[in-house]
Amino acid sequence: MDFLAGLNPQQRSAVTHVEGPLLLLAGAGSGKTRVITHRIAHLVEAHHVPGPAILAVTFTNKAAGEMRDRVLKLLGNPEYRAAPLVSTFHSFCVRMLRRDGKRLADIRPGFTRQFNIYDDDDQVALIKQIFRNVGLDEKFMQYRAMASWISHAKSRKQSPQEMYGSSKDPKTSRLATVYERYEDRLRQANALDFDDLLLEAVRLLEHDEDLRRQYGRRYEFLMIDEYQDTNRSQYELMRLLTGEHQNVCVVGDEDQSIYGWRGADIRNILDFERDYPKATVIRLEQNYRSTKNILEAASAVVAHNIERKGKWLWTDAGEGEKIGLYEALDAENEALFIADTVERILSANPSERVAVLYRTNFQSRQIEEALRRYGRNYLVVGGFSFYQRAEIRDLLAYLRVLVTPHDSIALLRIINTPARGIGKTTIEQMEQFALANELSLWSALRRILDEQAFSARAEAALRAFERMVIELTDLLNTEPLDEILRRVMERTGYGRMLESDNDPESESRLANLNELVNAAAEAAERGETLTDFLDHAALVADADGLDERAAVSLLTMHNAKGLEWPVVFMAGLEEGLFPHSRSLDSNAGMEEERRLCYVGMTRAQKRLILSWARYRRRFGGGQPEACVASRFLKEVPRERIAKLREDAAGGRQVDLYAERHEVRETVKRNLYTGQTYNSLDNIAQYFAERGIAAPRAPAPATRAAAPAAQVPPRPAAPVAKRKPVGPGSSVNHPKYGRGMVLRREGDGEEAKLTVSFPGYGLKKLVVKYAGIKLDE
DNA sequence: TGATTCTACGGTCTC
DNA sequence: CGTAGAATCA
Repeated sequence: MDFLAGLNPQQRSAVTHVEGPLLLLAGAGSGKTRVITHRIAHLVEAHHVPGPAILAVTFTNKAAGEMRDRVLKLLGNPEYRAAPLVSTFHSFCVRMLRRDGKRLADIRPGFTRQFNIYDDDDQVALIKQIFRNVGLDEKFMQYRAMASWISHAKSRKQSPQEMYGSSKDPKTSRLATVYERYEDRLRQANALDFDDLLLEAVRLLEHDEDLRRQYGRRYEFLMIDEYQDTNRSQYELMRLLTGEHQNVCVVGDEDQSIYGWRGADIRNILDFERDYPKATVIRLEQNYRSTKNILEAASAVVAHNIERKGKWLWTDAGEGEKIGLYEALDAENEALFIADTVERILSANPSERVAVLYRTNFQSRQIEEALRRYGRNYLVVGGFSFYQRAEIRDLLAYLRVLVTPHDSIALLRIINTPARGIGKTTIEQMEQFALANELSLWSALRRILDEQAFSARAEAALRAFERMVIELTDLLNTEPLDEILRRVMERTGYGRMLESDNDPESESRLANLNELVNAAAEAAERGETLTDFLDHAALVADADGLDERAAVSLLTMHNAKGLEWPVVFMAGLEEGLFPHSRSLDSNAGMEEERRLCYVGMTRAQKRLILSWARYRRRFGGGQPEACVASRFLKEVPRERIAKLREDAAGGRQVDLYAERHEVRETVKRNLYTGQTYNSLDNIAQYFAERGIAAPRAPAPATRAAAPAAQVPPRPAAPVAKRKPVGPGSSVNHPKYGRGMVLRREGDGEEAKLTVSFPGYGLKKLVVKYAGIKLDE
């Protein structure tokens, strides 16, 4: 196969570059994924580099999966053993630490390769606990703020001790105290947080010279995507891996650096040529994605930045439509305008794909409400996802406790869920004891039991708990993954707890857990171990939930990075919202917002519609506040803009109350907040380790109700209305009993339902034949 | 101890 | 408006 066909000269020279450092400055839509994948294929086919000697690193699992698919396809689907490794930084580090991390114990006492991963919810739980212990609360500092403070300290490699040394005020030394305890607790639980995954991988390679050489030889060629968003440890990792050969190709665009707040260091890309003096630099400046109007508008905005290398993308494409601009009366009107326009676009062309982008997640709510008003299904990316749900986290916490009972955060989570008589006082007693004797909660529990220092009632409860954990631990070596989960649900009483109460929500929780069991079974079939499964659950990202087949996707601009749609809306272009108020006082912050704007705009292929609202309320009940149009709007050349009708959506104030009520109710019943579209596929995606080729559905069945050309009249009452059977409905089946509908394909009698029946798992049923009844 | 109600408070982006 | 934690009651 000719991997050079159809490439422009710059792309071609990037693909054919073999040895030595290469910096690829690839503008938005310039075909960089194509270049990376073709370069990998070219190395393998033309230069006979063994596949596994190539390591490509991306930012999200999703991007990695996609790239892997494309590479494998180019290579004619080689065996797994012969395939290049495509991974995220985090997964790569986890893999290294699990396989070859033994010697990290030299420099991190207590470390074993069975470590746990603490995600940010675990971090917050831990910080909360520490605050409690040292008598602080959220008034001192918000938990998340504390977490990011610690993260920054870590990325600067400042130890708590150094913090003490340099602290001048009592606040800083308190921060240092929390930081110190935080680190102690992680070590005690043999846990690593997201920062540690990278930091410890770096430390391991620095410490273990043999391993460093081994890795340097194993991966002869390294590629890094989205290089502008790498942080310090990722940079160091790159240096360590390429110490032997310098065969590194980084691809990035300084104009798309949007993760400064997360520690991304834009200097990594700006200084690449200094770090690798022999670097070849290639610029990809031809855009193949957008119309001229879109490209010029986006370029004009980002040209207002000072901190950039400077480039100007060009395109062969025609002018295309002008950028639409809509000035809404208020946020509800804006949402209605978007929904209305989406409806027009989709009724003209049902196979069109549309994205609505916004700065902050909370903006999605109103847009969801408006879309539902039109019966239009949509996919929300981000927000509250499957693996963040309480029941999922609970069950995963049980598994973590079985792996390491010293994981105190996990233990604390499940010790009294379901309620088993271990109350606040008992737990406090254990915490105090653990603190005083520097023990994990689990060790403390056992010690106190030995010393018979609990009240009789508490003691009985704790003994039963202890026995249960030990019993379940035995399963780890004998049972397959899904069976372990089932047994945990049964033995802990978690399943019974959900079955016995009549809360409609419990039913969907149960369905979620069944789903988790299914995911575990699939993982087991792929030969994954329990740790693999837990790793995966910890490392999935919101963006991984995206499904391109959705007709309408709602997501933040951050999550939209690397993606494209024919039609893109950008909502809420107001000073203080976008650019966000937190970035108004610093130049660097403002430039990052502007880059984000550039990223958002360049997602659009054919049509870009910007909107803002003159009034928006900050809290649900408060008064609407007057807004000023975003400065970014003024930075778009006037002649590229077409103002859209002022009176869209009837120009009248519309009360979305009824819809809002209904959305809330559905959301409560539904499995995945907002994700009314193909939620099942999402879960499969969350847990699929490798990018299995999802079957390409033809036209997405995203329509829930007949399209309305006009704003439909407001429903009289939000309740007591006959709803079509769809996700969230509960149905009755003659054989399987009651079950929850997860997905519907098709309409009426022909509709095919995917239903989760407690005890039977998932069934696909056709309404007409199955004889199921809708449950009220 | 556990379930329920009340109240105060507050909102970037995320591997 | 939604949530977390406090306060209250069974």
